[in-house]
Amino acid sequence: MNPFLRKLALRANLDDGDVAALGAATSDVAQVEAGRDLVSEGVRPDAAYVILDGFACRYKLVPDGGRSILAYLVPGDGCDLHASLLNRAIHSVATLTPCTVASIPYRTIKGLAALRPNIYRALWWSVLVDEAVLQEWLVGVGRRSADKQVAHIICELFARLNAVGLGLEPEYRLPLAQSELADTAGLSNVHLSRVLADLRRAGLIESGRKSVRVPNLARLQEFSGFTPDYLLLPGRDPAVEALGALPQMTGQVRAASGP
Amino acid sequence: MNPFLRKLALRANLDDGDVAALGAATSDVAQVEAGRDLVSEGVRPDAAYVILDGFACRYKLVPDGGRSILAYLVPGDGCDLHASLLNRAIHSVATLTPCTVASIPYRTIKGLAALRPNIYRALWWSVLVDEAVLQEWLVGVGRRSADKQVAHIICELFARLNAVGLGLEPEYRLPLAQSELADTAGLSNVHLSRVLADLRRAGLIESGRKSVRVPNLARLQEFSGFTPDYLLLPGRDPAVEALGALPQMTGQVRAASGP
DNA sequence: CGATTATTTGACCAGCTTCAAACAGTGTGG
DNA sequence: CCACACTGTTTGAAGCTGGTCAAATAATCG
Repeated sequence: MNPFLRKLALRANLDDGDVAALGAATSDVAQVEAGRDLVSEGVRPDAAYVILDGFACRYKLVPDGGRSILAYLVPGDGCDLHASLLNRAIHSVATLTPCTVASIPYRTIKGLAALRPNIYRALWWSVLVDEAVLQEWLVGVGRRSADKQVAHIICELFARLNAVGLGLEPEYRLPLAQSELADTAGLSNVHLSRVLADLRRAGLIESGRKSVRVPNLARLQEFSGFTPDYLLLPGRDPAVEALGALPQMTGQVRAASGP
Repeated sequence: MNPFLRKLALRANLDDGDVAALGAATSDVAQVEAGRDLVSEGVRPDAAYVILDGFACRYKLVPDGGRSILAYLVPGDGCDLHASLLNRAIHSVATLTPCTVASIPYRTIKGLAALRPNIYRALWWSVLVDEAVLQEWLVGVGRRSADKQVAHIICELFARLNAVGLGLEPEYRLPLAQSELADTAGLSNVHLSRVLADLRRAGLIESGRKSVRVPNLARLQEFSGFTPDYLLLPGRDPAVEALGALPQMTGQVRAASGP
């Protein structure tokens, strides 16, 4: 069971047919080296991608040459499965580490969406989560101090990794470079280095070249004020309705896909 | 034809039945005074709302008492039509001016979505636009100077108003207070006042109490580097696929609603 | 008119950026 | 295996941007 399946299973009950269909859809797998664009802003991608292993990010370049990271993609995350509507990517996606990537032709997504209401629901759910994460980042950049914001981002990544059963063992490490965190938090590399030094001094993290380790996640969460509510994770999260009540906007699709 | 219809018509071809159904759905109209919450974070709303006249915003309160504005809602915009999945609002929505608001019970939305594929598609499209706008704001807060960022936000609002045929006549005025722009841009009220003074001195805007006027939109766009690409407006925007190609993820829904 | 809300202005300071240089790992070719 | 280049991180110094505090001004409302 790959991380993509595990992620979708958080949002909807997948039956054997769903699992088989998703397994087939993600069977076209490739290794991609670190630092490669999977999708380039302005270009029409020919397929959607799902990260099965490694880290990637969505980003935009700004006129002065800077980069703004809009989201991290961890194993299980897809890039723009829903954006098949668009003619042209409105942001780029790049690998941050070597990645195992499955590519899924748009027509396969279309087929899954039409025939597999559970999958369909889970995909749209993940769009809502993406939006909630963006909102939280916007709050962070605007209103949190640099150290708390960086800590918050790190906590969020661990919460998301945890949700797909990754990232916690053996040593709570993220393979992120400082320049990546800087482009996420809207800080300069130099200042981000100082912020990490402060967090290190406070014993909240350990960091090295392209690596951030969290010896005590609970302490970092407390420091940053992180709560996982907005990630809409099931079970632990009171915002999420019981799964049985989900089909609201898709009732007719379910009926249509019946025998 | 109300602004909600006009907005949805940007995304999909609405037939007579669609228009009639939307008209009926938005017939429960109320006047709401300025500064009232339509939706409160943490509370389950009992209906979705559509702004027919006036300005509103989505916001979150942060622990230190500050407010972070996450989106502006202009006539035609709905608040969280898609969020009927959630048990509990993850942000609040408040009116900024007196508003005319239609409330739509969730089951009506469900019905429209199931029976009216054109409407369904248009609603999801607007979710993608919301996400694109959030991304652009995140870039702005992180990487744009205060004056350009504020100018960019103003340009965006005019572009969105323009798309539903509003806001340009008679005098290119927005009813925004400085504290609202400050909470959007992540700036203090004091500094925002100085930023507006700079823009005023440069002849790019005129501003008064709860009012920002733009005498020459093209100049402000040039100053801020604004391009409307990310708003995914049809026609003028090469990112948007021909409407006929839209049904991708909803093909089965269309079939289900047929005769 | 007085009370309230919105905006402006000034003074001072903190946080962050920029520039510049040093430093430390990592990989590469001789 | 070492020398060299390269990338990523650290550190210092100087300066700008924007925050905070405080008070003045202006518009709106009752």
